[in-house]
Amino acid sequence: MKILFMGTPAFAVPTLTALIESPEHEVVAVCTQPDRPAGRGHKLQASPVKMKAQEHGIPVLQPETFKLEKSQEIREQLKAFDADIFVVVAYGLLLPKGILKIPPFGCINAHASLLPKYRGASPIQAALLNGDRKTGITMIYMDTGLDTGDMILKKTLPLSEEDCFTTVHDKLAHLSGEATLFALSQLWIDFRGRVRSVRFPQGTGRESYAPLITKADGHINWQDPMKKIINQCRALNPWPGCYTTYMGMPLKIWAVKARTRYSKRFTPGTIIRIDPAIGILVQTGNGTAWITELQAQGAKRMPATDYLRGRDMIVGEVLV
RNA sequence: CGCAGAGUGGAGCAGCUUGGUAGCUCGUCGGGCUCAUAACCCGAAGGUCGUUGGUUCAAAUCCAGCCUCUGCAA
Repeated sequence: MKILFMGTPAFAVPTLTALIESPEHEVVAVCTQPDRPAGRGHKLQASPVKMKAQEHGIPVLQPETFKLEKSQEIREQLKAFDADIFVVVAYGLLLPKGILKIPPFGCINAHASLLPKYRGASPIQAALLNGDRKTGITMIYMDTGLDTGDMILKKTLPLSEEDCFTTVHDKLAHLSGEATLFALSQLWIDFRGRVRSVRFPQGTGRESYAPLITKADGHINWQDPMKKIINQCRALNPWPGCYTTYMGMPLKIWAVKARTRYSKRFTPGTIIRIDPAIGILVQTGNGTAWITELQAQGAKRMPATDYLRGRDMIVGEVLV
């Protein structure tokens, strides 16, 4: 099939790659978000999807918006590629009806959750923040809502305690490629020339939304239960990262490990013990936890054992 | 031209203000103590102090450029 791919971040790249490498499909064009000033120095940065597309000499479109009055030209361009179907993965823009109607096979989307759970921008983080035991990829037909379209298939991924955003992101990104290829193989055209496929409505009443993660979500509230803090660190690694303040200096906390013994003798956030072989023991809302990986301002992230070799941490100080 | 911090043996840091012997905690290797040990004691190896140039009798330290990393902001 002739495919027009829409996607932006690294998450979408494995799916794009899978489509490019698949002998049954041809990626005729790629649509991605415009280059934006990012990083130190505000240098303009191309999206990972754009770079991948350019590697393979695929034409790239970068519309700023799909609003009707401003996108006439883009719509014509999209039509001109004469794609059978649009495949959308983490694109970052909602597609209006006029766009959705362009390809004869419609638009399908790989979403990184088991819909209707966690519609929206941060499904992977949401699953980890909530301590879910599983998540996955759902392929849907797109409609004008936010991840509300009929489902084609789901692929489930079990989550372990070891999983953090990075590992889940990578696994789901890969799974998304598989799911997309599988969904494409499920499409057929009936004798009347209409596109057919399995499709299940998501239903109502069980949906939930995963709002965009912001920097503020990384602030650790030490009064929270230990479990919640651990999940927070798993979910927000590497972005935006969890942070706290030690002696007025910002400190990023990258990994926290539960300590089995339960105690409640100190103010939440208090540094209870320093163990050069393990890390920094901190009081949380319900029990204590070891900080095992952290990062000081201007420094690299490092294991707590390394951090403690060259720096002092004062027992009794309170992290806020 | 966004703002700011950092680059010193394998790891994490100090030393730089006030130029003049390379320091600390740990790791590694060897030896010792011990029923034993990640504990303790003794000893050893290992560094062009990011890079280039400048100032100076003398630069890790002062000055300028460049490279790399990082925090904030986006």
